[in-house]
This record gives sequence, structure tokens and C-alpha cells, in this order.
Amino acid sequence: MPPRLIFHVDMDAFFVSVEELFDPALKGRPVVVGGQRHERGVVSAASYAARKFGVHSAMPLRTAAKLCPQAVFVDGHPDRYRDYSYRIHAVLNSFSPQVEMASIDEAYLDMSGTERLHGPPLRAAHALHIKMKSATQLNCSIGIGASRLMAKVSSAQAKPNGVLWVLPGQEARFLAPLDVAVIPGVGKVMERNLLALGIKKIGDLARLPDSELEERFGKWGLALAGKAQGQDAGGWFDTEVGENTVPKSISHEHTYNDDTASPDQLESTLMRLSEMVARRLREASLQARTIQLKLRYQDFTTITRAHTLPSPSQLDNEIFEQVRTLFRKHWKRGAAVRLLGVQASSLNGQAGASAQLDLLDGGKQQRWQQALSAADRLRDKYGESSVSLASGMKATFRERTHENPAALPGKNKPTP
DNA sequence: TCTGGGGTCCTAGGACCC
DNA sequence: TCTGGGGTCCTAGGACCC
Repeated sequence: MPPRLIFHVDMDAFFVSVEELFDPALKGRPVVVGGQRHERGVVSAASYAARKFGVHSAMPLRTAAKLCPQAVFVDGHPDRYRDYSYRIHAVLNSFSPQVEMASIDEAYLDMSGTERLHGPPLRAAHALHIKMKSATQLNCSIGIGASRLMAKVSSAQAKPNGVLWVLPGQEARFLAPLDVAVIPGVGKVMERNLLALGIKKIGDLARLPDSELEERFGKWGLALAGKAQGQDAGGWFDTEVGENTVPKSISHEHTYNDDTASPDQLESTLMRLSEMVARRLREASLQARTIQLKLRYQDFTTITRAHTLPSPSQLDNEIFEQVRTLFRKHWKRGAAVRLLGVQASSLNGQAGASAQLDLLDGGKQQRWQQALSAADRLRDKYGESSVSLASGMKATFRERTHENPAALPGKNKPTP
């Protein structure tokens, strides 16, 4: 069997580049995307000019402002990025039937067997590079290899705006001089652990016997030994391109600008987050069995508390009631809260689940779903805050939502 | 420096069942 | 009296990625 041919396509400074398309005056300047300089938050993306000052993503905005006072701070625009992500996806789909978006701005393509259509790998990559630029006005970097891992590592080495192919058989030699931290999955903690063993470069790692790595780091250690040779070696990397499509969890969270201990404020945030999660479940035709609350206090201590429902749900009120129960049980009353989050997991497609629900309950469930779909459409039209579940809370209705009172699930509330 | 929001995967312990 | 073993589900926390 011939080796696989995998492309990893990674957009260069994606958020910054999109912002530059909307405001060309940003070009060439140090730009920080993610919020204003004094806000509570972190850098989502920094332009190459800003990176020269030591600014990088995940850094607190206030730190970035100190390192680079002359930077332009720009709020993020998720809708814009999603829109460009779709365009990128469309370009990629025209090159291979096997495309997997790994995040909003990067994708894997399985290009095995496309030589007849696209020619040899480098020619295909250059054609893709040019088409991406003309279709989206954005630069990308492309890594090519016989595994996801090699493609991913190569695209990072190719940045910015480059193409790099590591020939089959040359993987270990290519990786050897690189820091262990370039291996996807090796973060700060693992890097420190390896450094303590005198392992700094991937070549050092490759010299260690597999058995020692397994002994010290378990299953992960064994995978690491394979990665030092450029193999996908278990876990997420070891899947077919295009296999990872159904999400495992859907969540929303919110960090307050000012910490709060007001039960009303906290519970209405939970309601809003529950609605957002439920809505996305319905959009994806998924139902969740496990509902999780995330709670972060002022001092940053964070807890998660979960509950698994007897039958799955995609309904605002069921999710909210669960999360509120968890909240009332575990929140230290009076303690100021920094962040709240709601997560739905143990997801399954609707087909099986709704059949089960029909069996249990008949029309009530369906009426709820119709009401909620109508509410979803209203939110599309008038914004997220225009429609809200009333269930005993202060709800915010705008005048125009009364045009269609039947669409408000808070009225004449059935309890499924 | 004072720490976002959306995800994935792994580990470890306890419950529960056979 | 002291004491199995394996499998699966659930929960909590943490590392990691973009």
C-alpha cells in the first residue's frame, strides 16, 4: 500500500488578516484582535508586527498593551471569521473529496490518489495556494506529509505563506533537530517533564527506548515515541480524514466584566447560556444526555458539576432546570462569581432519540419543539435577547416579539 | 501579566452488574 | 473471616489546541 498523502492547510494570522480586509489601514501595523487594551480578556490573534514585541495569542490584553503600547486593539468578529471559514472550506472541497476542518482556520485534506487530477504534490499545493488567495484574498501555509502529524508540523514550519513537503522516509531526520514542543499535544507541562529528563529535541526523544517512555508517561508516552518518528500513533490523529464530523459536546460560557454574587443575575445568565446551547443542539439535530455546569469564583478556583438525564434533551427549559439545580446545590451563596458555563455532552443524533421520546410522550414534546423553532427564527430576525424563556425569571421581551405571541414558549407553558 | 471561549482527549475513582 | 475480578457508566479535573 502506498503511503497516504495528507495536506494540512493553515491560514496565516487568520483573524488579523480578515480584519485587514475590512479595514486596510490595519495592514503592516501591530494589531491585536480580541478586545480593547484595558478589558478583561486575552489576545485571540496578533499580527506579525505585534508578535515582534512578544505579543502572542492567549496572553492577557493588558499584558499585550504593556508590551506593545502602539498596537491597534480590535474587537473580534466571529460572524466574519465563520463566513470566511465557509469560503475556505469551499475552496478545499474543490481539491479533494476528503476534507476535514480541524478548527475555524485549518483543515486536513487526504490527497491520496489525486495525482491524475492535480499532478504531483507540490504542484497541487501551489495550485491550491493560488486559488485560496484569489478566492478569499487570504494567505495560507500548506504542509504535506504521509501522516496528519507530518502535515501539521510541516505547515507550521512553512509559515508564513509557504509550502513544505517532507518526503516519505525522511520524517525522523526532519523532526530530529526540532524542539519537542512542536509536537502537537506537547504543551508546557509535558515539555517541562521531558526537559527534566534531558530531552529537549525530538531527536533526543527518538533515542529513548519506547519502554522507558511508556513507563514514565503511560499510554501517552508510547504515542510520543511514535510521534518522534512522524507517525500518527493513536488518539485523534490516527483517524481517517473526514471521520471527525459529529461534535462530542456543545457549550457556552460567559465571564463577567465585574464579578457578581447576585442570584438573579447569575441565574439569568444560566438561562441565556442554556438557550444558546439548546438552540445549537436543535440546529445540529442533536440531543444531549449529560448537562454540565461550570463555575469559576473570583479567586479563579473552578468547579464543574454534571448530571446525566434519564432521556436526552434539546429543550431550553429542561437544560436550564438541570443546570439551575446544579447551581443551587453547589454555588457557595454570597461568593462572587467570575464565570459561568453550560455544556451539553453524551450527544446522539435525533433519529433514535426522538423516536424514544415519541414513545414516552406524544404531542407535548412536539409542540415544545415547534414553539422553540419559532423562537429560533425570531432570534434570527431580531437578535438573541428578543425572545427568552419566562420560567419564573425576569425575561426580556421587546415590543415586536408580541407580533406573534404564539411563538413565545414562555406563554401557556406546557411541561413535558 | 492576571488570566476568553470553543473544543478534544486522558486519567482516576466509585458505583454497579455479572 | 476476609474478600474475586472484569466491564461499563458516570463524574471531576486537567492538559492541550486554536
